[in-house]
Amino acid sequence: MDNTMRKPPRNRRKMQSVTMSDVAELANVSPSTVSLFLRKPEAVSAAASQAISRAIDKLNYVPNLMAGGLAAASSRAVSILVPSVRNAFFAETVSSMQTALKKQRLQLILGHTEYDEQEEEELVRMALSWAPAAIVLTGLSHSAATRRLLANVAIPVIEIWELGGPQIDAAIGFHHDQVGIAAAEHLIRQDRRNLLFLGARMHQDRRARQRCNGFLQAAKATGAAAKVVEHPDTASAEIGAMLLAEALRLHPEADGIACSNDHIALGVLFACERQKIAVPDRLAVIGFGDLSFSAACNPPLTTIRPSGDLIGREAARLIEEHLHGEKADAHRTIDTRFTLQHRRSS
Amino acid sequence: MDNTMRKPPRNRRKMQSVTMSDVAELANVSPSTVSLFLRKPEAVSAAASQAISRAIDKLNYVPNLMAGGLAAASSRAVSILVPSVRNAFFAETVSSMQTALKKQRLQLILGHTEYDEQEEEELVRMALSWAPAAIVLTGLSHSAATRRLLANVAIPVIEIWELGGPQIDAAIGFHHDQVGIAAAEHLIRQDRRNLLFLGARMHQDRRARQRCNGFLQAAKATGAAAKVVEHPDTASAEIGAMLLAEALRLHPEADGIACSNDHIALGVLFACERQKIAVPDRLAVIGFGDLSFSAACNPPLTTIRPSGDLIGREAARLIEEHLHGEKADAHRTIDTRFTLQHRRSS
DNA sequence: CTGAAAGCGCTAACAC
DNA sequence: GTGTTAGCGCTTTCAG
Repeated sequence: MDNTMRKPPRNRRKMQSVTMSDVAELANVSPSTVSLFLRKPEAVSAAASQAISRAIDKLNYVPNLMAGGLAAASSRAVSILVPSVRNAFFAETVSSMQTALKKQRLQLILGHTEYDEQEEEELVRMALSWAPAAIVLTGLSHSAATRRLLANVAIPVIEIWELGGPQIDAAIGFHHDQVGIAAAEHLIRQDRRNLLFLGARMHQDRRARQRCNGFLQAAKATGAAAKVVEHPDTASAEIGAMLLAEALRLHPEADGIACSNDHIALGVLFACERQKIAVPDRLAVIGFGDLSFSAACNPPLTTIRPSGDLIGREAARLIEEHLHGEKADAHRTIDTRFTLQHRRSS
Repeated sequence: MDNTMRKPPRNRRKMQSVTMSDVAELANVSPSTVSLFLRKPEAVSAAASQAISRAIDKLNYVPNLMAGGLAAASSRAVSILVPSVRNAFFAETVSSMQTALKKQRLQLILGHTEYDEQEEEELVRMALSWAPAAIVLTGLSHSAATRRLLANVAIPVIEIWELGGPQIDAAIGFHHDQVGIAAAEHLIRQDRRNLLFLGARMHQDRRARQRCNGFLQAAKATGAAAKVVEHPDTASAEIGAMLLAEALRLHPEADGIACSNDHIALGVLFACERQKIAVPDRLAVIGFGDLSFSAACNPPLTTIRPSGDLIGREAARLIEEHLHGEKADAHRTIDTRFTLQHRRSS
């Protein structure tokens, strides 16, 4: 066989104008030194470091994370799957997590499940194709296939915004039934005995349902009456107002209302104002979320404030620890709790 | 030289349990056929297709996008950089874009600039390391280095939520000064002559400033008086209420108020209610955003509704076209416009 | 329609 | 502290 007769190499389009080798060449070191410098600058001599820095600047080198991730068998990406970032709760978590992860040069890959386990499963599959450094899911409820996909991965799997069920790996959040209990107990402390829970989209939003269940259970425990009125659509002030109208039609004796979140509660306050229903004298109102308007409305809304921000930061911390090799005990659970903001609506 | 004396291969930890070769082996075809099947199923014979499908299912194969991206010189990721996803406007765009991109199996990599060009520059650098299929930025204002980084990339660069300045490549959004003009003209049509603009965070939020400028300019053009009262913090109902109080102290003659967004306007409505200021009789109020509460509050808020959703969908469409090779004319501009929602606050 | 082969740009043993 | 080397898992010519 005649090797000298080999055809010339084929044409491949280049992906990147300037590669690590270019930097190495200009800096007069080997590529692996450049690589080392980029990952552990302190392990490289001052002279080499300087030459490399200069070369990087001069060439405007941007490392290729795909190549790096492929070689290192793990990428600088973290996948986060939430129902929707339109929901202020998850937006807060995503935002705070992002801020915390930036310090570790990790990037967030975002996915929206729309409260659909099938959708989530597909997204988990796509997420895994990125060989992410960690994967973050919302809630504890997933399809069997999702669980199977995640059962044996070597990276942290973090379930957020829900506590109190079997978890895949780590979980960070709080108990939503306790939120409902706290709301009911608060209203009962205000001498309300005819309680109402107004909920939106509870057939899909498991956690809203849990809050509702906790509420009913706590009411029953103290002998107070408690009813539920719900609407299938996404929570909004408009739906809150509609729910109040229907609720008062069905249960005119009600004197204390808890809402599945502050959007609903705001609508309730708007409707009360229009119908001259005195809050809190005639009707005490408590929400969930402590959203941006909740302290400013008329009257200021009593609400339960979750810890969306803290959830994001704790998730980032867990990922950081794992990255630094601290083999955290699996199945860790972090309860970020919630706080009752007592304002004038109750 | 004795090749038989070679050291054994080093130990490398495996990244992935099941690879394309495993699938190929089980399906009795070559890896490249599997690859082809995955990318262009119609180019593979029915028999092979079936065998491959079966093998994929059986092995639970998940393709490695890093390897794919590296080989193909471009990834299935789209970078999107927004000031913050906590802001409902950007959350909407991110969400709608994500939904649209999913059909093309593209994933969103999210970054928060926090209205900081320096931050944005760093994020653009990180974004490029992913060899994304496209990169989406907010606004038309960027650091010189950012422009330089993006000047020669081969992928679509899409600037969203702002029109009316020099753009890097494509731009999708609307003219914010026209929003301000529309607001002023609307108030003037309602016979208001002492106009006020209440703004939050306008030293950072360029687009809010543009709306303000358009407002002032239109007022001046018709001979109406127009003043600005602003607050440095992020918009919220609380700040809206504070701004109203200060505004009426400084300009008690005001009879028409435009707000930099609906959070501010909501706070204005709350404050008016507390102080028994009749809206719209004594004071007409117009906001911007048409947020979830705007149609439900007391009185329902007249506001200008942007097209955050459409922006996301159009961006996705542009990316899709590029992916399918349709060499769209560069420097494309898509005006998604806005609509005035006339309600009872004016 | 299918397969062989040559990398994409980088990391991580390992040797020096 | 630095260089050599052998891939990571996939795509993409190109030949058959």
